[in-house]
This record gives sequence, structure tokens and C-alpha cells, in this order.
Amino acid sequence: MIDALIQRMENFSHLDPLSRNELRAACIAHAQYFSPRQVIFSAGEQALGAYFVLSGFACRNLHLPNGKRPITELLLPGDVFGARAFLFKPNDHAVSSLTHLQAAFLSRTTLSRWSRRSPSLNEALWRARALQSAIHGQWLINVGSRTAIERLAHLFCELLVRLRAVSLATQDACTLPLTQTNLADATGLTPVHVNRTLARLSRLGISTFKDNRLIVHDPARLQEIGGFDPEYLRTPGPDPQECLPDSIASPQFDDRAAALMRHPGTLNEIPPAATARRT
Amino acid sequence: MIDALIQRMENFSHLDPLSRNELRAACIAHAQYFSPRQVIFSAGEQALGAYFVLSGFACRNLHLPNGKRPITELLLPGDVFGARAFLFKPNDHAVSSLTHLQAAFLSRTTLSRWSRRSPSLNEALWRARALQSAIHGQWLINVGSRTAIERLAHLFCELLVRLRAVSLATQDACTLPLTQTNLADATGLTPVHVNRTLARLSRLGISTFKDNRLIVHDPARLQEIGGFDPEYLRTPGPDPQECLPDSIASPQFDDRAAALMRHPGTLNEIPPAATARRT
DNA sequence: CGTGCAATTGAGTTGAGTCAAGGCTAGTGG
DNA sequence: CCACTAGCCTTGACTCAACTCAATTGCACG
Repeated sequence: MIDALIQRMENFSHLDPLSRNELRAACIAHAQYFSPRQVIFSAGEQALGAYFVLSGFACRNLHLPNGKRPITELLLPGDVFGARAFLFKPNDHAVSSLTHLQAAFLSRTTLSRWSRRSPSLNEALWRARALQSAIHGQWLINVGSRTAIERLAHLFCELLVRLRAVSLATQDACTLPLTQTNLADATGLTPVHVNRTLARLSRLGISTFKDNRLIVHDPARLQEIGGFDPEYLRTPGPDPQECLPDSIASPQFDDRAAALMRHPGTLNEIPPAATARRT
Repeated sequence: MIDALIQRMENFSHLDPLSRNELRAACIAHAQYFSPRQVIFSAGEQALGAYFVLSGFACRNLHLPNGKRPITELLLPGDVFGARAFLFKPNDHAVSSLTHLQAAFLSRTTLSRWSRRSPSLNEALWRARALQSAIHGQWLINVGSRTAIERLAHLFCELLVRLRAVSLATQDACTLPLTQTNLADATGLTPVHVNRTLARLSRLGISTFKDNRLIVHDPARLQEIGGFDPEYLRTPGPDPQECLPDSIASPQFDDRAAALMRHPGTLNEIPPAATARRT
């Protein structure tokens, strides 16, 4: 499972052999085990470093005074968490395990040292954060402007793609150790309504979620319902060419950027209809 | 207005005089003007650099096939946008101006050069991103688990605090050049319902939003309704002491981190009731 | 002096939430 | 080995917050 993490980081940036070995060694040396429902970070606490998830599921969540407990992030094997907080301020959300969890703790000191020494690892970390951020943006849209069935469809599509990236899902199925209550917290719905909606998805022959297992029978429909476009999850791949289409040093990049420095970008006016909100 | 930006960056990290001057000069040299409703980045486009908002409002939004146009981020003077995309992949959302907008474009090349040369500026940029990320997290909670009146209350509190940070708001009022439709897109509501809810806030004597101006008559109530805790918006302040309570090099930091490297953090079990969702 | 967008208001509909009861399963302890 | 308990899932009946549809006003801009 450490290999999944390494593979994942490789997807963000091609690691030099030294960094790769160092990362692997550190993950083995600093692995920690958590049982389900354990608090790893709590809100308001100052983070001392970051965790790399090696196996199991975790989530970032919060206790609201009204009793709700929204999940703002699902952390899967290969994900990193806590890296943001250690740059900024005490955490504003807690992180807790959903299943048995294995995670490597790397202190701020270690991370700083690494990112100074290995630009590729630094880049990988940045990109890992950027990906999380893109996911966050999609969740915001999901919760803010989709119906129950659409939200679940989108979430399922996302999780399937993310789990495939670490070889934990086949084309159309995966183990998903979440309760319906977890799904509800992640989608801003009620457990009861999630239940009914799952039943509907099943009745429509689109997907089944049972016994911690998600099976998608009609991926195309699921994707269509959720309005899912996997693009936001794509990692550039380890190939530096594809990774940085405009090399920072490339002449045509500088030309284009220089042009932008003088003239505003696309001058497209937004079509008048900000009001347009047919459904 | 450039001073507001500088002041803002200073809040993230104490800039050395050289960086400060360089930043100021670049902002003046590369300022661009956009009229309202202009597209600055469009989705799918590869970003060539980042923009620093000098004056005016902008937003990050998206066109959904169902006609909705959710706003995922409000960009105020002093905010930076586009910095994430240039590290990663094409943008997944568009950014467009809401009002007349003045923004400085800084190319990827320039930014890379700066962050290599000036650690303090690099840190400031990181923290600016981290703050955006924290705001994103709060929006997710807002849209996912609050009622209409709560969402608006929270948004108003947030905007007031953010605008105060750049001296664009007094303790209880600010100019807010947003339409009710914009508020609707930002909160995941309907313009009609936003209208009614604003009327309610006004009737309750809590706040008025009229003619692009937000006036809060009862800040305490507003904050209470929105469940708003300003903590997530606090910038550490320019004081390095306060900024990094645990200096990366400090011995007690290393002790605590080392301890974590052996034992899991807090071993608090989550109270059994993940089901607890009274209202 | 239209034309278009923003704001407003009313009436009716509905998707999702609430309340409540019952079944299934797994773990615990006698 | 068998209660007993505690989550989790399931289902039905009812309620309500927010959405839809629709019509009216007022303003700003060309």
C-alpha cells in the first residue's frame, strides 16, 4: 500500500530515486495505526506536520451547533492531509478515521527539509494540495446546486476515479467502507433521504451500494446524472512534457504571458443571462 | 488600493523591503482593467500566471448544463487568483468580473522567480492560498448544512470581515456590489428566495442590503444566526512570533512532533452518535 | 421611449426533512 | 449458547423550506 502512495506522488511529479526512497523509508518508519472513529486532528489544534494515508478511509469533518456533522473531505489511500494547516493556522476542521487506518506522520521539519532539497517532491505536494482544492470546488457545486440523486451520482463517479488511481477500484466497482450516514454528511442530505435515493439508483439499474461495496451497472448513466466530468481529477502524469505544456522557460510561453501583461485576457462579455436558470 | 494589497500580504508574512517594493512596482506596471461581466479566465484554459485583485469584485463560477451558474469563490480586493491553476492543470472554473475591476497580472515566470528569491513572499502566497482554502471549506458547510437565512448571515459576516481587512468596511457596513442573483449563486439558493430572506433579515432589524450597500444593525444576532466564527479568517499577523508559534527549528516543537511520530495523536474515540442530528 | 435586467410579491408545487416504528446484524457479557 | 444492546438500514406518513411560475414595478442605458 505504500507503493500506491508512491505511485500517486509519481503521478504528480516525477520523483528522483533518492526522494522516492526517502519517502518510502519515512512512510515505513513513521506509520501509525488508527482504529475506526478515532480523532486524528481535532479542530482548533495546531498541526505539527502532515499525514500520508497509506490504507483505509478518513474524513475531515466538523461539529455544528445544530447537531449536524458535515464531511468536507474524504481522504483515501494516497491522500495527504494536514499539510495546509501547518503552513497557516490551527485546523478549522477535525480529521477522523472512518475505518481502520494506516497513515504516516511526517513532521513539519521533515517536510520543510524535503521540499527545500527535492524540488520534485515539493512540486508533488503542491499538486496534491491543488487536486484536493479542485475536489473541494466540485463538492461545493455538488452540494450547492444538485439534487439528491445527482449528488450521489457525482460522488460515486468521483470516488471510483480516485480509487482507481490507487488501484483500489476496477472499472465499475469498488469497496467503499462508508455508512449511509457518512454519505449523507458528505452530500448535505439526510440519512433517510440517502437511503431512498440509493434505492432509486438501484431500482433504475444504475448502481448498487450494499455491504460496503459500490457496483456501477451503467457508468454512462451515472456520469450523466451526476454531470460528472473527470477532467478535474486528472493528474498531469509523470511526463514532464505533458506536465508543464508551457515550460516556464519556453519562449512561446513568455510571448503569450507578455501579451497578457499588456492586454486583458479573453474579452468575452458574459452572455447577459445571469438570470438564466431553467431546469 | 495597491497599498491594501501590500498590507494584506504583510498580514500573511512580513515582507522584506525589497520584495515589497518589487511587488508594488509589478502591480503598477502590470495593472489591467476589466469592465463588469467580463471573463478573465475561462474554464478549460491553461493559466499563464496569477492575478492580484487591486480593486473591484470578481468571482469564480461555472456554467452547469442545467442552467445554474454557481459561484464558488468571491474575489475581493487583495485576493489572488489563478495561482493554483498554474501549478496544476487547466482551470476547471471560469473567473469573471462582477464590477469594474483592476487586477495585476503576474506571469508564472515572475512568480517562480520571486518565490525562489524571496521566501517571505513565497510564504505569503502560500498562506493566501491556504486562506482561500479555509474559506472554501466554510462555504461547503454553509451551502451543505444551513438554511437560507443562516447562509446569508454567514456570508455577510464573512464578507464584512474580509472587507475590513482591506479597509473597505466599517465595523458594521460596507459597499457590496452584488445583485441578489449573485448572492443566490453564491449560496445555492434561488434569487426569489434570497429576496424574501433579505426581506426577513430586514424585518427582523438585523441587516439591510439595498443599493449595493450592506448595513448590519445587529452584528451579534447576525453572527449567531450564521453560526459564524471569524477564527478561520484570522491571518497570523506579520509578527513572526505569532505567525509560527512553533518555529520549525524550536526544540519543543521537535519534541512534540517526535512524540507524534511514535504514538498516534489524540486517542479520543468519537462519541458513538454519528447519528446524532437533532435540530 | 423601448428594451433588458434587478427587485418584488403572490400562489401553488415539490424535493427533502422530520418523526416514528420495525428489522437486521454484530459484538458483549452472563 | 443465548439474551441484550447498539448501530445501521428500511419504510411509511406527514410537514415544510425552498423552488417554480407568473405578473408587476422601477431603473438605467442606448
